[in-house]
Amino acid sequence: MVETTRRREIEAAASSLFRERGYSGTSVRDMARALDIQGASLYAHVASKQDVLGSIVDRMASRYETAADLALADVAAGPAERLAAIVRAHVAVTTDDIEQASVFVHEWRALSGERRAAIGRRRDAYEHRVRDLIRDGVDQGAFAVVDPALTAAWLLTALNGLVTWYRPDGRIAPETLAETYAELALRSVARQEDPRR
Amino acid sequence: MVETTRRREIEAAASSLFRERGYSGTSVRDMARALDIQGASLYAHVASKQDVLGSIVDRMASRYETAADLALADVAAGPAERLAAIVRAHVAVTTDDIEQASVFVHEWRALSGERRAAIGRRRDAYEHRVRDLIRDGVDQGAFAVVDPALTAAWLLTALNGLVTWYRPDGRIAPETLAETYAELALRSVARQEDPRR
DNA sequence: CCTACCGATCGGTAGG
DNA sequence: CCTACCGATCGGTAGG
Repeated sequence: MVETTRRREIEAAASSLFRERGYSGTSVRDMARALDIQGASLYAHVASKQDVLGSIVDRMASRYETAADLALADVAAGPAERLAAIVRAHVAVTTDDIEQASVFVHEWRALSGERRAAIGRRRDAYEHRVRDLIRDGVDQGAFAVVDPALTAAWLLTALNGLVTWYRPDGRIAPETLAETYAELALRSVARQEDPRR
Repeated sequence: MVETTRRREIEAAASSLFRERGYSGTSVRDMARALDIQGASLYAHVASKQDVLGSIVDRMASRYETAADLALADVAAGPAERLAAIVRAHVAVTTDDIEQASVFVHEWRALSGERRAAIGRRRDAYEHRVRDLIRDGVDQGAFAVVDPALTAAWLLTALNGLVTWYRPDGRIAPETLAETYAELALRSVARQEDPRR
């Protein structure tokens, strides 16, 4: 399937429905209705319902990966700056398209076979980058954490939790959110003020 | 519907399926098959598929609420102790039945009408308790946060993220997890080591 | 808890 | 992008 404007419109409409009702809870006819066409007409543009989900999830995975690449590209940056940068990047990708981000976070498991497995591996790799970054910070004495893997899980689930509550028309600007979340991430790895606390 | 042993078995089987495939992705016949009975036979025990989901979600909502009540019952405790207590309680409820906890977190939106609205209100109330606790801590000078509402959202989504990765047979004991998550929660509200950081 | 069955809807195809 | 249609499956009911 070639990438056309219409294809993008279909995926945008589908993302909105998948977010609201889930992939399984959305029928092909629901998707078509949102575009004012017949259910069968959708197949002039997409190979299958899975195909639509796969495109959305694949693209979002790439966006998160590319954003992380750019955030970590500054080799001179220290662990704290790097962690803050990847958090800001993650928040930016999420707020930039909250519906597709939501589908990526919640519906990737609805993919089947090799496609699902491949996304699972990419998600694991992303988590490992965060984990390794935390370990680096600990090794360099910049961070102090109880458990790098647990801290990474805490951090990434908090970040992905954005899709459950963020609204583009809400009171918080994306930039403010990115800064606050970067701050919260740094706190989770910070050396402690006072061991007596 | 009376609460019978069989009913609980049905809900346990359903929770496992709902977690794996989602509520919409699970058919009544899938549920029956897991119990080695016919699809239609399920209706001797439950009124509807929604009824099964509703029972699971309602019970888990009550468990989280009751656990929070107990955690916050000690009126002499300070903000930090209270926050740590509610986090430990939340982790304990989650790890105690990870499948039903997962259904509560991810599938409550599949409920319809008043039932969904009621759960939405209970979830909001729970989040408000955490938010108010953070505000209290700030007012008393025990905490320093950028934004209580954002910090509460960060914290609760990290807690609920447990259902996406926690495995009872994994390397982390529930008690260790509760302690580590309580520590991470405290870090998110802690006064900072050094403003120059 | 079973068999037999219901109308509705599902994802998808044929052929324009 | 349409009409017409496919077999399969959906949640649920009747009547034992």
